[in-house]
Amino acid sequence: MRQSELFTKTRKEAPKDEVAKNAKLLIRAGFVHKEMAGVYSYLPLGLRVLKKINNIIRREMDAIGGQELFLTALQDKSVWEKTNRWDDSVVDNWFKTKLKNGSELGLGFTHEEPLTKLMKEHISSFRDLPAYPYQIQTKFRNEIRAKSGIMRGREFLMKDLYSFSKDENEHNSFYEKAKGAYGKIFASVGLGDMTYITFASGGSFSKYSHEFQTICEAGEDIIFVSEEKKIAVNKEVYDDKTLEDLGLKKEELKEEKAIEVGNIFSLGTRFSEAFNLDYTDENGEKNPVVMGSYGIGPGRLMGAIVEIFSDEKGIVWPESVAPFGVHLLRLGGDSEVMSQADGVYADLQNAGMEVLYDDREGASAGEKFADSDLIGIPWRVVASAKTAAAGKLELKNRKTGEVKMADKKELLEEIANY
RNA sequence: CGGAGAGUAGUGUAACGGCCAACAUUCCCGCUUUGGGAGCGGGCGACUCCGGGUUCGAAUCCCGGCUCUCCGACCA
Repeated sequence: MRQSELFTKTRKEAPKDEVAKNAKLLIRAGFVHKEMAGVYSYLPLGLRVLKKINNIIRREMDAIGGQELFLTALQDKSVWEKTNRWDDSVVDNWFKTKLKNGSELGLGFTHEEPLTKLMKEHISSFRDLPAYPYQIQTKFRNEIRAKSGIMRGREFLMKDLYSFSKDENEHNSFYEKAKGAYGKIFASVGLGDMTYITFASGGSFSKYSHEFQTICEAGEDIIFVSEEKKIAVNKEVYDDKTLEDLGLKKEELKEEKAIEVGNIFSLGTRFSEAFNLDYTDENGEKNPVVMGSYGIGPGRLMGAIVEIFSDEKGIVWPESVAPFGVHLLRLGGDSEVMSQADGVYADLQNAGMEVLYDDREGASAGEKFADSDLIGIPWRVVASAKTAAAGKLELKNRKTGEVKMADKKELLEEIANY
């Protein structure tokens, strides 16, 4: 895409009411717009990143049998009354509204209830199980205090998968698969090295749930990490008994701040029993379906990536989620430079690469460099009088800072082989 | 929900209770310029968050509201 046609602009300064690094950089670079506290819109560059993250998540969910659907945000009060989760004294972060006729509605903060009810229409025999529906959808939570930029909103995107299994065994085996899939997702977006499976409180149906915690100073959680065993314990369950359960010793654990980028829960039969979601087994006996839920916040993940992969000049996107693969900068408008730049733009695109082409007439060289660093595309290619005369182009890696001159062929190889 | 702070052009800042609310940047026009946010000239843009009050006079002081941020509690 030609940058002269991109409607968003970069800014030198972030709004003063933003403190979180992720929001400052994403706003300055034109990825997001803050509508109000805890409510952010995604602009074209931001949406490109979000879509890449979502697609990585989809790939891994589909790989373990997930089937994508899309549930409603508007929620029927009566469904939530079945599990006693409608009342504000039980769930205090509901957004509620009313129909014209006065009926109360809620804006979904999660989807166990409506989905369990929906699945009653599709599950009646052991032959119908297991089932793994998931969605990537907006959730609404009336948080008392929004903070941490896009990492903690009142309206945010969430991938939520729910597992419906015949029994504990089947559930546990899927639960382990989901754990593996989550590991792949976080590795794919570049956070593998600093993300730990973390034991956290399990609610009423299992001793522990598992969170995926990414170590980061901007995190809101405190975890105790065993680097050797690649696991961690959330502070909320950190006590002698837990350590004994997990076979961990205090000495091997290190306290860290972390961002919860995902979590997986065993739900047991709490929801299936509330909705009478059961199936008939091979012997003609009825059994309640065993459930689990598995969440990831793509927006929060994007925020975490920015928190971790950035420097004083801007964002440094991992290639897998970068809005574009290559940022092509044209310095000056001589006909030689113009034809060199236009030529590489076409070549890169023909090679299947996503290219942001800074063809802006008015912007100075310095401005283009500064914008390029801020936006953080992994590869920067410069076409200028210098490169046109040399018959080569300059290639720079945003992460390593490494610069080299290369002709078109070498350029394509270098980028493809990285 | 407890505590603290802040609201002035799109953005970042300034202005003793007293001249036309200033500066930078963004934006527009012209010229010049193209390897690290370039230069010169001209121009647009603010009922100083809202509502009251004190005062000869309020961006400035007082009261109420709204919004934002930070710390804490809570949470994907």
